[in-house]
Amino acid sequence: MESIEQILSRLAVKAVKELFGSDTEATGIQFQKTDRKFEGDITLVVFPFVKAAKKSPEETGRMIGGYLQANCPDITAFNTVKGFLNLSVSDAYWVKYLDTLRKAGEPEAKDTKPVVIEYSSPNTNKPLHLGHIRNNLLGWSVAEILKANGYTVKKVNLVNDRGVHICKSMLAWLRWGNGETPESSGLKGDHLVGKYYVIFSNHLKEETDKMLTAHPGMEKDEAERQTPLMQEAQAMLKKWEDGDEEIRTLWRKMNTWVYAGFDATYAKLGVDFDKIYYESDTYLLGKSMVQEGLEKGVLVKHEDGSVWADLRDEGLDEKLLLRKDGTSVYMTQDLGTARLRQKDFDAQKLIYVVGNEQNYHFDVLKRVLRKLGYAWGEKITHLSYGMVELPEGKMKSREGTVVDADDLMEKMAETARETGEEIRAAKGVSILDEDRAEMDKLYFELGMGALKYFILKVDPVKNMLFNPKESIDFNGNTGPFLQYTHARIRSLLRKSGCNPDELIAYQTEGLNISDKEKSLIQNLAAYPAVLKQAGEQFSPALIANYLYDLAKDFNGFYQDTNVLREENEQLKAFRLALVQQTGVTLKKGLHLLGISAPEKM
RNA sequence: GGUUCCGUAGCUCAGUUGGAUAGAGCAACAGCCUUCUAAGCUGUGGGUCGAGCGUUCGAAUCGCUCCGGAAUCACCA
Repeated sequence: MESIEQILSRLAVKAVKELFGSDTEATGIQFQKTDRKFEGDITLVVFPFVKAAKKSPEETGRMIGGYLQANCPDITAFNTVKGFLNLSVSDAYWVKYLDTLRKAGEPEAKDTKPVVIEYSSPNTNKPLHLGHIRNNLLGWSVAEILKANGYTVKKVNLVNDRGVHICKSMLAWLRWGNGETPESSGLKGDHLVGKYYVIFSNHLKEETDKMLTAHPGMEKDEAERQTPLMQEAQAMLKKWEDGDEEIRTLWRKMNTWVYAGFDATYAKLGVDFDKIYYESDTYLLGKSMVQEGLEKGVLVKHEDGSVWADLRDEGLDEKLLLRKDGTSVYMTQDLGTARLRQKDFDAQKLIYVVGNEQNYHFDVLKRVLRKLGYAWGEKITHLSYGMVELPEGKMKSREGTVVDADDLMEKMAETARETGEEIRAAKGVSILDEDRAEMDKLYFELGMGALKYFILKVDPVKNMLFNPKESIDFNGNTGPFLQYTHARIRSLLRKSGCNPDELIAYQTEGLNISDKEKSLIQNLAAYPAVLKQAGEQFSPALIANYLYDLAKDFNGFYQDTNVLREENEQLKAFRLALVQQTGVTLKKGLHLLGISAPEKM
């Protein structure tokens, strides 16, 4: 069934041609949902035709409106305000349209090369924090949105399991750890290793201060580099790269602890991966690429032996690719990983979900790949997102202001429980012992719903603010509001006596429906367009804000319509179908955000 | 200093390829639970869309110039 917009676009082109003798494209006809304040369902903007009509905007609108009404039986009335032609569409159209919406299938799978999306990319020296949460939620959600748009998607993680930062934790553990393990300490593995990273940092600071008092006037960075502790960490990294067995064994042991910790956090967050890359497996490939580049003469070697990409003629600087001691840097590893990934998947697009602090890094990465002659480097898209800030500014591990991912998730579930129990107490509902486990699950899902929605509803490019003291809300424009609306819809369907999962049949003729119902149908119809746009812009925020509008619109409808008590059986069936379709759309959308859609709450 | 991004109500955020009197939530105030879930609904107050200039029938949206904030320009990752 053609949508009313399609029909009217076609007719409007003819109208403009016949009335004013001017040619237009159907795509040039703009429609919008009629503003609540005016009479009508959809609005045609007539300003573009005023010139050709040589009439006032109102008169132009009236003429087009008259033409449309005469030629389209579904237009029952129209009015013009300034250059806006408000059209009323027949009840019959909306009633039928909902029916086609419900029966519409999913977008067809595109038979193309996969889209590879990297997200999370943790370092193995400390546990995940709030910034990682934004990253993980974004990456997972964008992957699901792309899938829903018909793409084949591969989710990958790149673990930064090597580098001087890991050596710092290892060193501190050797020196001050007394053989502590996750089992002996009761700490999650990633937290345990993170603890030693902090211990290292504290000792490093002490030594740096000492160095500075001993050598007044020395640069702080230089002082830090010269501390015995830092020298040792660097030496350890060199040993690691040389394959020293003792170091490698310790490294494997501590990484195993960390992975167990990460897995638990990922499971709680509800994110997963199709493939995990480790930098320890790819940095050598990166080094060999640099070697090739050197042989081809596109990279340069300095006198001290370090290797660089010279990007000065492109308006950038020189970029280090290998240190003078021959060890690799971040960029070197990323070159290798990118190449390996391209080989593994032959992707049509390589998406990297990485914070905007690394915009420059990805700019350089693409340029270096180009320099090295890898055409597929152009497929790389950096999905850059803004920082999560605290009221006092950026999170700083040294100042202990980092919001830990595990702590935050636990706190969310607790707050959900407190809120829920308050509500239940107010309603006088008691919880039976046998419901206890179910309630635990629900409160966890609501806590996560609140957290996920809070983060995903914000446009990814923007920095966002998180205030731990005013913990995330459960009322208003929130995840739990959407979850609540879904639960209420499902409950309503169950109580109506119909199978909530079976398509409710209704007669498509002879029903009178309200403006709220028409508005709701229009909102539901917009879902595919929103989904498409969210896929193009990599923006779960579009889905989130759409769902809120939808749920709010539904609540308005639900509030003043006694669906279950309607006496006209056919009208009741139609309304239930509308309720059902809202529930289906809500659930689909919530899934894209990784938010559960509870049956009851 | 160079480059990139951001600036909308007291606070947190929406605002579609440029369209009507710029919208939500939180916070404040006033109503609505003997009837389908009140984590809800309805209403009130709250705005120089950072500033200015330009393009346009029409600008929060596009362009230019400023102002403010952030990130980055590391032999860290």
